[in-house]
Parts: sequence; C-alpha cells; structure tokens
Amino acid sequence: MKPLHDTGEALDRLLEIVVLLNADMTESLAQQGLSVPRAHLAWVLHRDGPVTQRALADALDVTPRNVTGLVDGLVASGHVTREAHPTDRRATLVALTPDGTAALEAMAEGHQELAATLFETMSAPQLRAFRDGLEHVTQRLREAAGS
Amino acid sequence: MKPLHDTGEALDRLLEIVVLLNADMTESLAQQGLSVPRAHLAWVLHRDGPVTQRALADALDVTPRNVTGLVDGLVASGHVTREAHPTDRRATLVALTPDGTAALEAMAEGHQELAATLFETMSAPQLRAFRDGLEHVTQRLREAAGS
DNA sequence: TATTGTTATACTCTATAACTATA
DNA sequence: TATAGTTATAGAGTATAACAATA
Repeated sequence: MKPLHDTGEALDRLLEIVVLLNADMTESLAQQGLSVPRAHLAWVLHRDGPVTQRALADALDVTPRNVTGLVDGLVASGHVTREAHPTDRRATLVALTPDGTAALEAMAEGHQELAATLFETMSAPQLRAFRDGLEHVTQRLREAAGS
Repeated sequence: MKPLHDTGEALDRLLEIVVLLNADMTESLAQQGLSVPRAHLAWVLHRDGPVTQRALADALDVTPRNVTGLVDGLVASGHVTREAHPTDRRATLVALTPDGTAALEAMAEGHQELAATLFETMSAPQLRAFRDGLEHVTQRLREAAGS
C-alpha cells in the first residue's frame, strides 16, 4: 500500500501537464489560423478524406448545428470547402483545400517536433516505463468513463 | 537514438489522457454545479481565502471583465458572495459560501478518489518511474513555453 | 417517415474599449 | 492620475428546437 500522498502528487503533475499541453497546442494551432475544435475537425478530414457534416458530428461527438458553425469558420479561413454530395442531395461533403492540407501537414510536423522535445532526452528504458505508465492510466480512465 | 515512432506514440497516449481527463473533470464538476473555469476560481478562493476580483483576474490570467462574469455565475449558483472591501470602497471581496466550501471539499475528495483510481494498481517502482517521467515532461514543456 | 443541414435562440467563456466610482 | 469593477460590444464554441429539402 503506497501513501495517498504519492498518488495525489502524480495526479497533480499530470494535471499540470494537461494545462501546459493545452496552452502549447492552442498557441501552435493559432499559427495555422486554427482553433482546437477546428483543428480537430480538420484532422478528421485529413484522416478520413471528404465526409458529410453528419459524419463529422458523429466523429467529433457534437451536434450537427455545431458542425455547421465550425465548417463555416473553416470555409471562411480557406481551410475547407463544401461540395455537393454525388448521390445524396441533402448532404454536403466537406473537403480540405490545399491550404488546409498544408496546415495539417504543418500540424503533423509540429506534433513530431513536440514529441521529440518532450521525450528525446529520456533514456530508452525511462521512455518505456513512462509509456507503460501512460497506458496504465489510459486504461483506468477508460474504465472510469465507461462506468 | 530511439525511433521517432516511440516518442510519437508516447505523445499520442499523453494527448488521449488529456482528452479523457478533461471529460472526467468536466462531468465530475457538473455534479457540483460547476464548470471548469468557475471551479478554478473557486479553488483559488479555497486556497487564498476571500480576495478581490482584481486578484482573481491575476491568479486566473484572465481579464477583469471575465472575472465579473464568472463571479456573477457563482453568485447565482450560490457558491460565492460579493462583500464590501473593508478599506477600499472600489474593490469587492469574493468569498466562498458554506455551499461553495462544501462543493470544494467534494472536489478535493473526488480528486483523491481519482488519484487512487489511476495509480492504486501501479506498483510502487512503476509509480516512481512514471512520476519521474511526468516531471521530465513538465520540465520540457515549461522550457518550450518560456521560449 | 427518417435524415441532412439549416435558421432561430440561448448560454458560457473569452476579449477590448469606454466609463464610473474611488484612491 | 491610477485603479477596481462595471456596461457595451463582439466572437467562438456549445446546446435544443423547429423547419426545409430530400431520401
């Protein structure tokens, strides 16, 4: 049985990382003219290719109305376009523009740089242990969310 | 030199934890009738005792206007009160109500339970290694933020 | 009838700027 | 003159509900 103190301290450190990581991401995305929710949407497009707004609403777990707003913003900033669905005239397909794709690639590069910044100076065994810890925590959080 | 793959995977896991932790906190705070920003403000009051809105704006790193809105909400929900400042008639002191204090104590308890849920099943050495990793990452993030 | 996306409305969090009361 | 907090205004992100067009 480990002291409660130790688990509390670990959680506090983890929460501080949440704050710092959020700030880092927000600032880095701003350089691509993206907010976190818009970047999330764009990232789904990058992963899945052009999809309907309905599919985006499901993927992002937000309402269709919310997707309308996010896509409006991304159209205005030139990151995506709305296109006619080839077979379903109710639906619209949202697709990345070349600028949007470029922003996503810059995001991916920044992601890789951040990973290097955070973990490059860890020894291989330390990184392995840390990654195991992360997996452990993820499991517990998933279980807690399910219940 | 470790493979880039490994650092990228560690970052991805960390980001997933950020998302899960955010969802968990948001839901748990909602049970106390609190949002994340309002809980943050209330937590400062719990730590520092009654303070002016100006001090809250500095502590939360938001504008005074924003504090007005957050305090309005917390007054409406019964978590805090506005009181006259004893010497400076421009200023108002924001203080936790008994209900607010109770909510904060429930928060602290939930925090401790979460820490137990996440780390109780880790071996002591594993927890130590993980905590070292968290500290390492925090350092790197702080340096990145400073630059 | 069911589904897609919109308009209408509203709430929270955030910001800047102008203003009031007080120091 | 400077400071504390407000009103005025704006924009992003979120939600529900009602509705139009289409399946």
